[in-house]
Formats: sequence, C-alpha cells, structure tokens
Amino acid sequence: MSITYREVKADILRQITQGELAPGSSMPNEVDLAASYGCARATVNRAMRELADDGIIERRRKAGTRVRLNPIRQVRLNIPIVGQEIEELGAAYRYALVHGQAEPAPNWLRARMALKRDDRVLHLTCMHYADGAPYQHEDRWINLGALPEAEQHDFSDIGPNEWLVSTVPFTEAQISFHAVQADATIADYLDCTEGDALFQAERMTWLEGQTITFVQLTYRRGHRLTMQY
Amino acid sequence: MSITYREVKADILRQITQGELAPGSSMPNEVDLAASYGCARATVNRAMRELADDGIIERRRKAGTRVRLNPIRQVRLNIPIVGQEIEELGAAYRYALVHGQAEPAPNWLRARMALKRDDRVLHLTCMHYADGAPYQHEDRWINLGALPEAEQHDFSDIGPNEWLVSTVPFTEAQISFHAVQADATIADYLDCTEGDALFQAERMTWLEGQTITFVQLTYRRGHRLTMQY
DNA sequence: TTTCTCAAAAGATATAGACATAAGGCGTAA
DNA sequence: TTACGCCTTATGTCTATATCTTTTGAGAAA
Repeated sequence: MSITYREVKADILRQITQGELAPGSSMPNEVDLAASYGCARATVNRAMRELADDGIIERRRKAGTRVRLNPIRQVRLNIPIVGQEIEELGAAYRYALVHGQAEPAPNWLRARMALKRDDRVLHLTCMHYADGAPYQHEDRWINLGALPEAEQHDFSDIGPNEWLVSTVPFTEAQISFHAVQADATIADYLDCTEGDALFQAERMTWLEGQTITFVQLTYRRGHRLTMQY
Repeated sequence: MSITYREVKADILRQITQGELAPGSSMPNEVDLAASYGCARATVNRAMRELADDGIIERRRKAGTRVRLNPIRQVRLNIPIVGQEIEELGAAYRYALVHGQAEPAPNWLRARMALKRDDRVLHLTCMHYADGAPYQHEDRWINLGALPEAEQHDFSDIGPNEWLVSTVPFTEAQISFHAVQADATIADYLDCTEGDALFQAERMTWLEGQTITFVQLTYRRGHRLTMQY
C-alpha cells in the first residue's frame, strides 16, 4: 500500500518539532500536501485532523492550517474505579461499608445537588483498603428521589461506585481535585495525623439533568495522581 | 445531503444510553449498520471509531464491536500556563521573580532529573498573583546541560514557563498532582498558615530523552482543579 | 488431546471524486 | 468611505470501492 495517515502525521509532526515548520507559520493546503506525499486528500485530512485534535495545529476553513503558537498541552485522565486502581498497583483490594443511612438531605447538600426541599438521600461512608492498609475514604450521598432502588440495595459487599456504574452506566459528571486537612475522623480512618494534607476528589453525577450522586473521595497520605503527555 | 457521521454517532449513543443496546452486548457490523442507516460504510466507521475513542464501545477485528461493560470515564485536562489561567478567571495577572541562581544540582534533584554528576541547574523561584493576591508559587529547576541559553536569559519580566514554551515548544512531560502541607516559607509566600493543606502540581519535561526542567507549582489555599465529562 | 496452520471475518485504512459549509476578500452600491 | 453581498477557497464530510491487517475458529497434524 501507499503512505499511511500515520506516516503523514509523523512526518508533519517531525517537521514541526524539528523546526522546519515554525510555530505560527501556515501550512500548505490539503490538496497540495496530498500531491507532495503522493496520497489521497483523505489521508492527509485524517493526519491533519488528528494533529488539530492533539492541539498541535489550528485549522480554519478558508483560512487554512497553521502551526499553533502555543501548542495546547492536554492529557487524558482515566477516572478509575478504586478497586481497579488498587489492583493495578498490584495490591489486594478490600472494601468495607462503614455506615449507611437514608436521611433527609442537609441544607448544604440540597443546595449543592440542587435537590427539592423534601428529597431524601442515602448517605454512605465506606473505606477502601490496599493490602490491608487504608487507601481511600468515601463519603457518598445518593439522591433517593432519582434512584429509589438504592435504598433497598445492600452495600455491604460491593461498593456504591461499582453498583452505580452498573446501574446507571452513562452519566454526565463533574470532578474536582483539591487538598484538604485531615480532621480527627478522617485521620482515624486513614491512619494519619490530624492536620495532614490529603488529596481529595469530589464528583457529582447527573443522568439526564437529574443529580444522581455526590461523593467525596479522600486518599491516604501521599497519594499522587500522575499522567504522561 | 444524506445522514452524517454525527447523526449516526448520536443515534448509536442514544440507543446505548436508553438501554436499547445493553452494556456487553455486541453490535451489528459496519456493513450492516451502513445498510440500515442508508449511508456509506466510512460514515459508520467514523462514528464507531469516535465512540471507541470515547471509551463507550470496544472494537476488535474479527470479533466485532460491543458496548463496553464499564464505559471508560475519561476527561481531557488542558494544562494551562498560569498567566492564561488567571486571566481566564477574569483577574489581573502579575508575575514576580523571587530568586534565580545557577548552581550544581543537589543530589535529590540529580536523581530525579537523571542528571550527570557535574551538571549544573538554574534554580528559579517565582510568584504568580491574581488581582494582587498570591495565586501560585513556582519552584523550578532548569537543566543547564540541556539548555545553556537559560543561564543568560533574564526572567524578571516573563516567567520561565512562558519562556520555555516559546523556546522548546514540543516536549514530552509527566505531571502529577498531590497535596502538601505548607511549610513556613510557602505559607509566607502564599499568605496562608503553616500546616495548611495546599494543592501542588509537579511537572517534569523532556526533549528527545533529555530532561529539560522540573517544577513544583504550589497553589493558594482552596485551589481546585475542575473538569466536566 | 493438544498444537499448529490457514482461511474467513471484521475492522482499519487508502483512493478518487463529489458536494457542503464557513469565511476571507473583493467589488459594488449607498 | 462604509456596508452589504457575492465569489472563491480551504476545510469538512459523504460515497463507493478496494486492499490490508488482525484475530478467531475450524480443521489438520502430531
């Protein structure tokens, strides 16, 4: 076969990284590139589309294609389920339900999850262990108005995250990362000192506009979220 | 025109989210789908390829395509330059170089950056302010073996990040996020209390296998990194 | 039974050609 | 001069067809 779109992509990328195509400079159009590579325009198109997608080049109809002045640095972050995360570390995973209770939503949570005045929530507290050591503390609230079957479910053996993923797999979500100081309770669960800096993720999940669940995931001391790009 | 790949993608996604196609179930092959949508195979292929890329479905030659049991949750995280990040918040950005000095690399850094025994580094400490308030503390080391011109450069006015991005734009990098306790120095710079939990990013950057720079970015108290998916 | 080989199946990609769409730029009219 | 509108151009997408590659499963051989 002739030249592949990967080869075209690699060659263009090489030209850019080696400075043959300067940042900000504009590139030949697809027809000319196809001619010079001796391939079809669709092949060049795919290569260029992926480069644009990677934030390396910028494309506009009629205006043409140019090398980005400041390439967009982006990473893909996989949001793992904690059990898988731990097993990928090569450690044994253990889950424990600490506390589970249906209750009226407290005010701060009502505001945060945009619940109605008399909506009830299922409040779950769980622990996740890696090789027997505390790994993550999970504080979760599930909107029983949106997901009443959660109240009947027994979370002793499988975690709420896994249950939710298999029950309402295709949701919208917002995730945020930040640092918190361990309070006495968390310090106790995670076997650290009160006041320690801990990495925390918060996630809110919607299904068709309805808030399903809000969760705070507090990681053990020293946890890092690492990515390549 | 006929049906677009976006419409095909949207329709398949709808079938999956609405439960017409159950997780784990296998889908018709491209030829059949193209026939049923009344479009070319390439159109279906693009729709399916993007769905696979989004982690919704799983494709294997010969085995066919199936809906993922556990859809991969992934987000794209843009790594912004701090100046842009602050200006996007609608705040005024100010930069200050606190300290800059070329020195032999300390042992811990030599190990971390994989430097040779007598490599020298440029150690820079900078502050980034949003509307006059401390936003981010930057502690950076640049490998002078790989980038000797850094020693001559004056970092008083533009930050090392911006300079690096414009000098060596296309690099490989590893980024990691975690929580740290503010020590006395950092607390002073970021105007917080010693012991406060702070969000910190560490980034190491390579160009063609050579370590270029290592940086610790410590954010002001309460900083959050937020993403939708 | 187990292992190896090979053919078929399904996705992956290339091609040539066509039309669609967005937007820059020029010409014309106010 | 300015504003509007058309024309051109570059990218975006679709079609129809063909070939390539990977993987699986069946059948042959050990």
